[in-house]
Amino acid sequence: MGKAVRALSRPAPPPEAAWQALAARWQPSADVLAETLDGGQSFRWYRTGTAGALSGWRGQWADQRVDLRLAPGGVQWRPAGARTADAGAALRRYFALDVDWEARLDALPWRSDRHLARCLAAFPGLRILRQPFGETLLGFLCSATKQIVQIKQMCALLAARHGRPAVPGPAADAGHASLAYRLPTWAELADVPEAELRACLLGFRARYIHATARHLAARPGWLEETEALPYAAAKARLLELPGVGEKVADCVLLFGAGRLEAFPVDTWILKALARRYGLAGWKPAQVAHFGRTHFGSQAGLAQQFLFAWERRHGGED
DNA sequence: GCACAGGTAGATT
DNA sequence: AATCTACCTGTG
Repeated sequence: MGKAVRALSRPAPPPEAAWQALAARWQPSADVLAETLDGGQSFRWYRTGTAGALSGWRGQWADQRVDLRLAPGGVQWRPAGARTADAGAALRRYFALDVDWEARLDALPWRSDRHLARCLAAFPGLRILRQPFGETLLGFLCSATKQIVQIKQMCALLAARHGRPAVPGPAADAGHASLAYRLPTWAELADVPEAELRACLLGFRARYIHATARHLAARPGWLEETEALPYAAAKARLLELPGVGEKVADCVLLFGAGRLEAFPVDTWILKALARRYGLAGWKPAQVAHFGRTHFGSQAGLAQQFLFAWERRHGGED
C-alpha cells in the first residue's frame, strides 16, 4: 500500500562509494575468488552484474554489506549502502588479511605430497574466511545433506524473514534482496517458533536450529566463551549443541573462528582421501585422524584445497 | 516416481 | 562400539 508513491517520493540515493584496494598481497583469479566466497565456506555472497573479466560480488555479514570486484591490481571493495565506521577493520578480519598465508601454506606437507602440491597450484590464493562465529554456526546447521545453492536459499529466507535490516542502502540489492537483511542472531532465533523456521525450507534442520537457539538463550555468553577456548575444548562444547556433530563443529571452528587445525570431513573429503590417498572404506573418524596427522597444524587449509579440487575434477585422475 | 544431496541423533545389533 | 535409519524438501 502506497509503495509506489514512497518509491517515487524517495530522494535520489547518494552516489556510490569509491572502490578501494582490499589487500595488495591478495590477488586471486576470478575463479579462486569465486571458490573462496561461494565454495561452501560462506552462504551470503552473490555475483553482481554479469560474470566476466571483472568478477563482481556482493556479500553481507554482521553489520557489513560490501561489494567486491576484481581489478587488474587485485581485489577492490566498497560499502554497498551506507558506510560503517569500522568497515576497514571488519574486512581485515573477515578476509584474515593479517594472517601470513604464505607461511601457513609452506607449513603444509606439499613437498612430499604430490596431490596436495597439485591442489595448491590449481587454486593459488584460495583463502579461509574468518566469519562471525554465530552466523557460521547458523549456516552450517542448515547444511546437512544440502547443496550450496539450497543452503544459501535457506539463509536468504532466514535473513529476509527474521533478520534485522542491514545498513541502509540499495533495497533491490542487485536482485539479492536478502542481503538487505542480516542473518538473525541466536537471541532473535530463540523467539521464532519452529514452524516458522520450517517455512524457511529448513526441513528437519528447523528442529536443530530451534533447539540450539533455546539452548543458547538459556546460557548467556556461552557462545562467546566457546569461541575463545582452545580448539579441542571449543569443539567439545559445540558438540553439546543439538544438530552439531563432528563435521559441523569443525566447519564452524575453521570458517568462523580461524582454527586452521580443524579438519571437517564431509562426503567430498571422504571421496578425495579415498581416491587420492588410498583410504577407500575408511570411516569419517579415521579419515579425520589421518587428516590431522598427515596435514598437521594447518590441516583445515589443506582440506579447503582438496575440497575445491575434488569438486572441480570429480571423477578424473 | 524415486534417488540423492557438503549430517545428526537415536535405535538396533 | 560399530552399523543402520529416519529426518524435510527441492532437484534431476
